[in-house]
Parts: sequence; C-alpha cells; structure tokens
Amino acid sequence: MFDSIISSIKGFGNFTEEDISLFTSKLQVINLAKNNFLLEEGQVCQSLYFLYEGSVRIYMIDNESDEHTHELLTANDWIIDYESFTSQKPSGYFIQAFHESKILELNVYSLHELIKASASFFRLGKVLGHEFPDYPYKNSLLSPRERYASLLASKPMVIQTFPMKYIASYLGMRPETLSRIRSGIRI
Amino acid sequence: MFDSIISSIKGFGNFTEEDISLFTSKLQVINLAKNNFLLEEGQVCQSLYFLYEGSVRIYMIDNESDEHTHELLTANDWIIDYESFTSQKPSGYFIQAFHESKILELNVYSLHELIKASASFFRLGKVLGHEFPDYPYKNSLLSPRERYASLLASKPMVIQTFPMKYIASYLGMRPETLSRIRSGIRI
DNA sequence: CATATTTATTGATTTGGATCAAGTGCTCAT
DNA sequence: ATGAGCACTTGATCCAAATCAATAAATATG
Repeated sequence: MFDSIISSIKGFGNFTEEDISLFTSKLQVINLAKNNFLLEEGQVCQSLYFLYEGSVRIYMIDNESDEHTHELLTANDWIIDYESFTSQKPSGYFIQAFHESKILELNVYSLHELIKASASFFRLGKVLGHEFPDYPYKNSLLSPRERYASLLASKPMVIQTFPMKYIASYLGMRPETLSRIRSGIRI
Repeated sequence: MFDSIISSIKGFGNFTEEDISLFTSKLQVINLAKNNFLLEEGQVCQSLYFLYEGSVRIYMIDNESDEHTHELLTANDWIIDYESFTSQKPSGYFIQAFHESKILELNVYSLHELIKASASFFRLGKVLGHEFPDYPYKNSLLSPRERYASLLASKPMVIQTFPMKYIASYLGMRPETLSRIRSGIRI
C-alpha cells in the first residue's frame, strides 16, 4: 500500500527507517469515486496528496464559464494546490477524480509535526512546489506540435489515460488542433 | 536611505523596532552602473536585492541567441532569481541594470541569521517567491492587447521606464504588434 | 436495447499576430 | 557636429491555429 509513496519520498532526501514509519503513520487513505472532488474552488488546500491509484484532473473555470485543465495526474503523482497550500488562501481550482482513485493524504499539521521530528522532511513541501511549475506546457515558448511531442515523451500515461479534449485544454490548444496534430497532418 | 525597504518589508509581517534595525544592519549597498550585471547566467543567486533607485531587467538567452525579457523592475521592487536562490543552483538568467541603479543586498547567510533571530523573517523569502510568479503576462490566457492593458493598469512605471522592444518581449509579442496596439489600431 | 448526448475527426474559412520590408527619427560615439 | 547604427512605426503578406460546420463514433441514460 505504502510502497509507492515511500519510494517517491526517498527521492527527496535521506530518510531513516524511523522517519519512514513516522511518515506512514500520519497518512490517511481516501477512496475517491469517479467525478468526486478532492478540492473545490474557494476551499483552502489543507493537505498534500499522493495518487496511489486512478487518475485526477485539476482545472479552473474562467469568467466565460470555460474550463481550463491545469494538471492531469496519474498513479504515483503528487497532488497539491501549492499556492493555496502555502498561503492557506482559497483555491481557484477544482481537483476532481477522473477515474475512481485511491489517494494518500498528509495534512499540513502532520507535515509540521514531521518537520519538527526530522529535518529531512523540511524539503518535502518545498520540493513539491518545484515539481509543479505553473502551466508547464501551456506557457511555453513551444508550438502546439512541440508541446504535444513533449508531453508524449515525458508523460505518455497522461495521453493513454485522459480524453483528448482534456489533453488539448492542458496543452492550451483546441481539440480540433490536437486531432490534426495526432493524425500527422503536414504543417 | 532605508525608508523604502523598511516600508516594503513591513508589508510582509509584524516587525519590532529591534527586528528592523537588525535587518538594516545586514544590508549592503550596491551602486550598479548602467548595463552592468547583478547576476549572470551560470552564477548562483546568493542574495535578495531591493531596487532602491534606477531600473533593472532580467532576461534569458535561448538556443537561437534570442533574448527573452523575464522581468522589468523599477524603484521599490525586489529582485531575485527565486529558483536559483532557493535551490542554490546556477541561474539561467542575466540580471542587468538598465539605468544606473542603487540596490540594497541581503545575502542568504544574513537572511538565515535574521530567521534565527526573529520568526517574523521566516516568511520573507517565501513571500518573495509568491511575488514572482513565472511569466505573469506571457503565460496568461489573455490576448496581446489584454496583456498590454493589464501591464498598463498594474505597472505604468514599467511602460514609462523601458524601451518598447523590451516591453514587447516581456509581454510575449513582437515589437511591431506592440506598436500597433499602442497606436490604437482596430482589431 | 434504443436513443440521446458527448467526443473525435475532417473540411472550409477566418483571423490575429508573425514575418518581411521600407522609411523615419533617435542616440551615441567619434 | 556628423554619421552609423538602433528603435520605432507603418504597410503588405503569410501562416498556424481558431472558428464554424458537419458527420461519425463512442458512451451514457432511460
């Protein structure tokens, strides 16, 4: 159950066996049914989450009621609204299960306790912040075609897991454009 | 001399008179001549800076040797490569004086001493990170016209201080496009 | 199972901004 | 002061992606 989250945190620093068992003792298990929300707009993100199994989408809704997909997450990804979590201000995002998902939760109080108990946990929240640069694909200086190629190379699971309309939104293009890119139409 | 930086940090938390004088005792004064660099690509950002007087540009150079302006800073702005500062890894940016500038410097060691001395300083580095979202205008979902309007509304000094070619680069558009937007050409 | 709705594909057209190009006016260095 | 290069503007053209439109395929719902 905890194997995958343990290997994930080991990437963030050196942890003793005691650190690890303290860590796992703080975790809560969440079963999130398809389409249910882990966080809704206006709520404060109080926890770090680890997606053990399933798939999760983070999106916002703009003034014209259009959805913009911010993150598409699959097994072994961390889930957080880093901005809301660190500032403890209301989130602008919805975090929703796309498939039925099993999620491990570490709340902010537990994280503080871990940090008090072992300096190794200090970098955890910080490192996770760096794992989530805003709009990694959308913002970039890359063309739509290059953004898709980059996603395909770095996160093939995302493409296998989510519908094309969400992937298009995540990549900052229209579904028609993504469809044409995938069909290999010449420039 | 220190008035403006003192009012700036007061916005980040409650500081006692002792906090403030300890803080100012740690500051170094830098006079940076026009076109000189505060930081060059490959160097690690070791300090927080406060632009007391003058103007500073942060930019990167891409693989095609094209410059991309990342930040345009005027009096009373903080200056930092947050990513390099927190990770202590080499910066990808150049930080250069556009006009002759007076800058106050607080290095990372002094910041750590301040944090040890008073918990109020703990949020300083963190808050500054939030002051610098990556590419606030470039990334956005806004059109070039809207990005310019947004800059004009929120940072008119930037438009008065820097040449249009840098503003265009900062806003992620070509100088010709910015010129046309400013001339009020209909869509 | 049947039908309604959503998702994906494909085609035609439009369009915003880039690119290419030329001319004007500054600035800075000699 | 003078000339060489920048910076900015303006015009013409091009192009990638958006938009509009229609259909097919997949999925959900009664």
